[in-house]
Amino acid sequence: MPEGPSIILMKENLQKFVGKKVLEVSGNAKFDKEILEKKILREIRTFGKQTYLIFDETAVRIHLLMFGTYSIDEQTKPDQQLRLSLIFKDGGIYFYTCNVKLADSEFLSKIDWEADVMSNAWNPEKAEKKLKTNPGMMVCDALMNQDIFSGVGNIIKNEVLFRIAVQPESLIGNLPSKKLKELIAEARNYSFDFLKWKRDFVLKQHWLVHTKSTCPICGEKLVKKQTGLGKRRSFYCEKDQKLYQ
DNA sequence: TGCCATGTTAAACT
DNA sequence: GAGTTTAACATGGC
Repeated sequence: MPEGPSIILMKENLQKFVGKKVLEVSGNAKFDKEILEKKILREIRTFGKQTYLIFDETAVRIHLLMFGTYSIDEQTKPDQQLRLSLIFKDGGIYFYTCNVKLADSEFLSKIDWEADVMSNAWNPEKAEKKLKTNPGMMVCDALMNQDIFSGVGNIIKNEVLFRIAVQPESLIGNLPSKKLKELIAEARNYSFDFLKWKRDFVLKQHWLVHTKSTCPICGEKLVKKQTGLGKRRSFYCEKDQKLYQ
């Protein structure tokens, strides 16, 4: 579920509750849930993999982490797994196994919305500046860095690096300027392809390297390796993706 | 059955 | 204290 584009889809699905009053709150989330009762859901905002349900004096921050899910109008999992539910007059929202907490307006004001690859506010020049201050960072870590490419996850990382023919362990500082710009452009481009394919339930069939075993260009066996500080799996072709080291 | 994974944070180390 | 590593969370698919 939870890379940036999937969160955009979640926001779309929850949109029908905006402007509606919360009648009932439950779930095992550890905060005072009563304060949400009778409040009107004013807006839903996303930042990368995070979702904010904005109310008048407070906001709820939802992060699905690795396994989080949600359902609309019907509770589809047992109470034990229900982290938070908001019941409205005509239905409700149910979040399961995710991270939920309250966020105040000060917290929201500190978010760098221009770092969100899915946002209209996305600022590629700013991303370039951030990258240039980290020349020793591996490209695989850079793409996964939520302060630079908020919303990018491991799948997007692998597919972007294949598209721009760069080996995941390449160092940011060693990429030619043109490649660095491609990296930034494709992080956003691929995220929107991801969104389109996910919407049509055809995402997986468009994966070129992620979880794959052979290179779609040359047919050689792909390398599967834990890379970078995050030690997340990378799938790449040694022939078709250049290592800038 | 056991392992692993679209993620992040906090604790426990050095 | 800084920097690094490990553990924890928790579920579904293979």
